[in-house]
Amino acid sequence: MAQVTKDLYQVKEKMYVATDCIIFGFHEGKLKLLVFKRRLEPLMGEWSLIGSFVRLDEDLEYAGQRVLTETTGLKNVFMQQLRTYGKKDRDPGYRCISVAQYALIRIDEYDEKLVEEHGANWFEIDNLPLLILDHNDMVHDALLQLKQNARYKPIGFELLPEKFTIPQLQTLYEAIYQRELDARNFRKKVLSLNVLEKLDEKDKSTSKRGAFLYKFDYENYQKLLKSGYNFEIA
Amino acid sequence: MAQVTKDLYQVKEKMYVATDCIIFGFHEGKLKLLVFKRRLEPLMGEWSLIGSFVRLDEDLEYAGQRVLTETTGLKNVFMQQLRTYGKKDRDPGYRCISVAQYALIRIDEYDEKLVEEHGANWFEIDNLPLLILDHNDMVHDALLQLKQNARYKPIGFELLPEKFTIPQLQTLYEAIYQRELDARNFRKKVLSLNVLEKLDEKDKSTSKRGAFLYKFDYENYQKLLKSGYNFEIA
DNA sequence: TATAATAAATGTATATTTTACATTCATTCT
DNA sequence: AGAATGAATGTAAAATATACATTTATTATA
Repeated sequence: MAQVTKDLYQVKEKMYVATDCIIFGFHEGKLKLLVFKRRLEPLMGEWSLIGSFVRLDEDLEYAGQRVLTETTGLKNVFMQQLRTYGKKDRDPGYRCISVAQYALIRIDEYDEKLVEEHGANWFEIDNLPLLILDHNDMVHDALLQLKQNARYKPIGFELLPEKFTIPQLQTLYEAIYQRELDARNFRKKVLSLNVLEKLDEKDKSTSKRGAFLYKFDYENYQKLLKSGYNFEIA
Repeated sequence: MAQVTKDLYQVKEKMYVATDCIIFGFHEGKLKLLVFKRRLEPLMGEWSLIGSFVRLDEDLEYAGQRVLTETTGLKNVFMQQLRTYGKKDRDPGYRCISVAQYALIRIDEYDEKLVEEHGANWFEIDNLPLLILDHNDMVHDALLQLKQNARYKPIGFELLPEKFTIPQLQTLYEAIYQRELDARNFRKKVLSLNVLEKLDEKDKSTSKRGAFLYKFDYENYQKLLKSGYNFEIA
């Protein structure tokens, strides 16, 4: 007991800085989150976001990318800072603030073995387990921000394979907004932005007729932005 | 020289956590920023945002409020986290991350003497001096976020006195968006939201006829949110 | 080889929202 | 009494968003 008190006293002498990653993926029409089973004490065995202390010799952003590469094998992943969580009692042992960053990954590209080794699991976004500390808050806030950002920035495409069909894109937006969209209006809108390049290929995995594949046209998107026009989907 | 090297080495052993405040005000039709002349080495005499290290025994949010109270005398100020700046070289002496928070204050309410004592000055937002470190970036990012947030949340009112006229509100939005708005359309839109309470008083400081004063109706705003309707100005 | 089955692709009319724009009003000052 | 000033107001046109049903390309199977 005296030991514990002393330890607590010691750690609260110092401010720790961590980063936690909210990793979103999209699979089979569902928005999913990559969650990890903790391998360390304290709270070993509990579900948690993946994170790390920020090292003295790395940028904050880099710390997020490092964590992501270590756990999924992916590099240069789309990642954006959410916000910093700094309640003084958010972590019972340490005085630790955490900079939450959310990542969007193409679920077909990650290294499955590596992820498995880290004791990770994909959960559907509306069926998450209880996570440690304030991690459920982080996910909640990240989802809110994803909804807001997806509307005005083409970040949805980060969750799809490079080539995708319009029905796929629609399903993704339906998953993000959590409401149904009209297929005709959606197609009209998204094509009117002129940022999709139609390919000469079809994806026949979901219908006999097959659906044309498209890819996102970054150049046209830049032009769109420069022209002052605003990107807005659904 | 050896001394300096040793000091640097020492400080880079440790991660510091600071918070910096981007303090906006609105006066005479202009959006302004409160900027401070640094009283401490290093960089003494340079213009800077006001900030502080985050203490071990205070919430991050509290640190921002504390800084604000210390420098302006204001309590319970509207304040919102912007983001955390964490490049490893952002501060040449320390390894220090800074959580930027922006504040909106009613420029008629702050404690002028206290502000003066702190060597502070109001600058027009499009005529800022060079600030230390990455503080100009912070201001730039804060302004962008203010623009975005003002559109969908009634935060503009935090910059006005409790009672204000519609032309005043319009001028504020024009300052934030940095473009002119049509008086008739603006009035129509803002009144249609049903979140302004018209008072039986006029402000005659800017015209012979006088303009009716209004105040923001938080209750109706809450109702508006609950009804799923979305607040959007201009 | 004709037919059934399936999801993809498409157009139009209506409602809603946004925009552009000019005059009258209430009050004060001379 | 009249001039001056910013506040207050309405309407028509344009642009955007919404609601909604049929045809098409292809595969599987009868």
